Amino acid sequence: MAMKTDNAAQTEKTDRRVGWKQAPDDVRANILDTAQKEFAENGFSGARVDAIAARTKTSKRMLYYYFGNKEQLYLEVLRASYQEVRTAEQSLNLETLAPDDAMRQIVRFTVNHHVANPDFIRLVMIENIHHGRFIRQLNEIQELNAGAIRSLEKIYKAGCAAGLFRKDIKPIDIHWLISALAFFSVSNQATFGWLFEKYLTGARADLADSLGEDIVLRFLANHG
Amino acid sequence: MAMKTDNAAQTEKTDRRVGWKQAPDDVRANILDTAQKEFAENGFSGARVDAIAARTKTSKRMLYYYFGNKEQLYLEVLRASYQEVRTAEQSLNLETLAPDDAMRQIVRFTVNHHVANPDFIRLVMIENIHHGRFIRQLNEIQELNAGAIRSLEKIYKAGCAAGLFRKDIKPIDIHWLISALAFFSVSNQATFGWLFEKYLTGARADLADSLGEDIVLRFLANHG
Amino acid sequence: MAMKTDNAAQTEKTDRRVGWKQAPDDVRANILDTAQKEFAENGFSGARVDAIAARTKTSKRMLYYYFGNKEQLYLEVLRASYQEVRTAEQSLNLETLAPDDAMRQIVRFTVNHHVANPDFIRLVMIENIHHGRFIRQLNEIQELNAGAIRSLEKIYKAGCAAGLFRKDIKPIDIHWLISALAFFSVSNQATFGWLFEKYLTGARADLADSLGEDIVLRFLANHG
Amino acid sequence: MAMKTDNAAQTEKTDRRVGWKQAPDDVRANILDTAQKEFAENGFSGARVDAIAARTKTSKRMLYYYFGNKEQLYLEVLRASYQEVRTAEQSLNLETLAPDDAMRQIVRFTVNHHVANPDFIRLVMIENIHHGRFIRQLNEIQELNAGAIRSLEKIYKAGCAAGLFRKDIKPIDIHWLISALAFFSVSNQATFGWLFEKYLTGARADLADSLGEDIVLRFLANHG
DNA sequence: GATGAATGAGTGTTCATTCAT
DNA sequence: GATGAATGAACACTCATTCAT
Repeated sequence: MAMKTDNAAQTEKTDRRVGWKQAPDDVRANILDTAQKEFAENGFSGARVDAIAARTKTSKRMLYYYFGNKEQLYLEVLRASYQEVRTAEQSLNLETLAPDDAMRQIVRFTVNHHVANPDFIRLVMIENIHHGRFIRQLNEIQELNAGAIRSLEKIYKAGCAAGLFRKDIKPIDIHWLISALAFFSVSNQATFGWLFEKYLTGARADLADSLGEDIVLRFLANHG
Repeated sequence: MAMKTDNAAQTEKTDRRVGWKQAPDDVRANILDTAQKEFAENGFSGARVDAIAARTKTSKRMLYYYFGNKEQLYLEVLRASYQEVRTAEQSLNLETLAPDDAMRQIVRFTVNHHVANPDFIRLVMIENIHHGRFIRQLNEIQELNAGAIRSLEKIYKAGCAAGLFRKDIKPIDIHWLISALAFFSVSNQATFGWLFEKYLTGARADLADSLGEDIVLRFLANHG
Repeated sequence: MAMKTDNAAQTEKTDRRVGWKQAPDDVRANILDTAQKEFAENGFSGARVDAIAARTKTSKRMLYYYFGNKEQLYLEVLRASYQEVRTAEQSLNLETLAPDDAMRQIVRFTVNHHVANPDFIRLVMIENIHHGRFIRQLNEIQELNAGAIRSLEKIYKAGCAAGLFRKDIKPIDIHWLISALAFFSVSNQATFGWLFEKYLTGARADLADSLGEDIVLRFLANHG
Repeated sequence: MAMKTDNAAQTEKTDRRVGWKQAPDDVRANILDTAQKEFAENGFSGARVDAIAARTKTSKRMLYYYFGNKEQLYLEVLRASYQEVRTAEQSLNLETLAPDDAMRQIVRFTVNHHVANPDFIRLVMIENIHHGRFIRQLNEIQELNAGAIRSLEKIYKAGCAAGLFRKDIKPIDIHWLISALAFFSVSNQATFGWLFEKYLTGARADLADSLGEDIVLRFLANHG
């Protein structure tokens, strides 16, 4: 709890954007929340500033007062969305688990998280459609993600030491695989689900869940 | 093979738009080509009809004459893009290969194709952002994709019979995995590449290439 | 029959417009018929040349070939519509009737005709909205209508001579009254019918029918 | 009377557009006024939003800001036009007059009003060309018009009681007759005036004025 | 801080008309 | 005579953004 408060305080500090007024927390959170939905649903160009303002507790004028313009608002939404994922990731307590169980746990968490946060997935898709033009302006995000790799590396090395995992893999590739599986299961649900609906039973995500663990563990397994 | 070629040719002829004037082949192809770039680059709402028209041999007016409106044009672009992938896929001659080599070949082809056709990947992302609202209007695409599954199933069964593959897997899941890996390596290159640039050497896609084969084969492998 | 043929032949002769090709009778009639519906339904600016052409047996090009442009086509439609009314009017054989019966007959005919030809009424409304700008170009229409007044005058004078009608009325005013009643009952049906629907039983036109005769005869009646 | 004034005032306040921003009174009146002219002159499809905006104190953008779209603007014009007529009608003080004089007064007022407000007549014609599609959306107009009938009925009954009027007439028919005469004299002036110009002396409306009273009174007269 | 009013540059779409064959 | 293809000028409508108060 104390830690959480600290994080929040820290966030608040680093969060002050240059040139624009800092909104009171609740107003700001309300705007960001509404904007996230609009941007995630319609993309950057498809999103309407009016639509965001209309669903907000405050007025359109305030939106500009606090965030400057549409692009800055989008940037803040993106930043907040990434921060939320990594923060959640860090709350996982994997250190007491066996390496293979820890790995399974990470896969399960990632899939579950993505499934539970389709708006985040959509924002990442949107970013990629924009060639990452916006995310490149958010330096702290890079550092944030480095933590995920370090954490994974620790588990991987423990698994290698225990003879559970093969030794020729780079941690980034494990992360890449987990990301691909978890991401794709949400990002492409609409097209994949429809194109192959007669082959699919139940929601695609559920399937990908256990499937994902299986795929990752077999990829890592050391067949001495 | 001869039959397949015939089918393809026939499809090309009968597959034309209903309700709108038939454009001469070169004008039509020119418009579709230009439109694909614009839609892939900017999404449906971000794409500008004016921009498409400007880069075309004909005028904006003609664009409406042949395609009716922005949405119909987008639909044709989507249809053509999907058709191109599956048509290319069918040109693979896998029947003379050993099941595991055939499988590797499919992975390699899929990754290469996606890497070579980022606009297609972008269009699929865009479709997913629109919850597949447009693709649902293209029924023939569904059937087109069923062929990919049947082809994969044949190889998988041969691999099982040869004792190479484990027997508890559904062909759709193999397809799902290959799609996820190939797709993600292109779709998320901008964000993943930037977030983890210090961990990555060379283009992400190259890595994913051999990595993809490895992941798929280990997933399928039968460890007696 | 012979007379009708004669009329048709005459029509054909006077009908040749300046500067534009004469269409074969059936094609011309087909175009005019279709155009009348479109113009009557949508007005001059609301009518679509494409819509007319689409519902015609021939193509849009032919429409321009025969009629020159939208305005000329409208003019021909207007001319044909007026001609049809007056032609029908002339087929009435009133000379054997008593003056008051003849007058009733005229009212009845006019109302019935207008009710049966709402498209004509609509075209006249449209003309009035255009301040009669088009009809002013059709000189022969003026002469056509003079006949109606002369015919009415004959009956009126006979009625006066017979002591049935008061003597201080101008024939044009009788014509005006009959026109007003018959016209209004059709032209304003939509608004009047809706504004006073709870006061009206049955179709307005039926009511106006007998009502019309009553109004006109009382207006003319000579109360010794 | 006091109550009526109150109602009118209240109506004015509560009668405003739903769903669209409330325009300051002068801007709103200015737009409606300009729009009325354009719509009356050119019909719904013929009217140009640009033309309206150009003649307004504000911009085209504001027109959309306040009225939403062309159709809504047209509806407001229609509503305002009808309201104006009936409001004027209610200002007539007929209760002190003899029934036949009151009736003459109504005819005279109606004709004069229509002659003085040709734009209103044109809007009603336009409505009828549209089959009353727009007016059907203005429910309060129906109630507004019921008042006219009730007022007429009172006078008619008084006339019957006084032995001046015949007793077999429905008030709606009197209203219909007056409307037909007054309306037609304005609505069809262009066509009627031109077709019969050599029979007409002076403006048609002047003629119809006294003529109208004569027609109505003779229709009502009780020839004991 | 907060609100309604205002704006210019665009955005998809349509229309009557004409041209090449 | 007849057809499909082509066109430019409009047309209704929208959007992110700013101003006056």
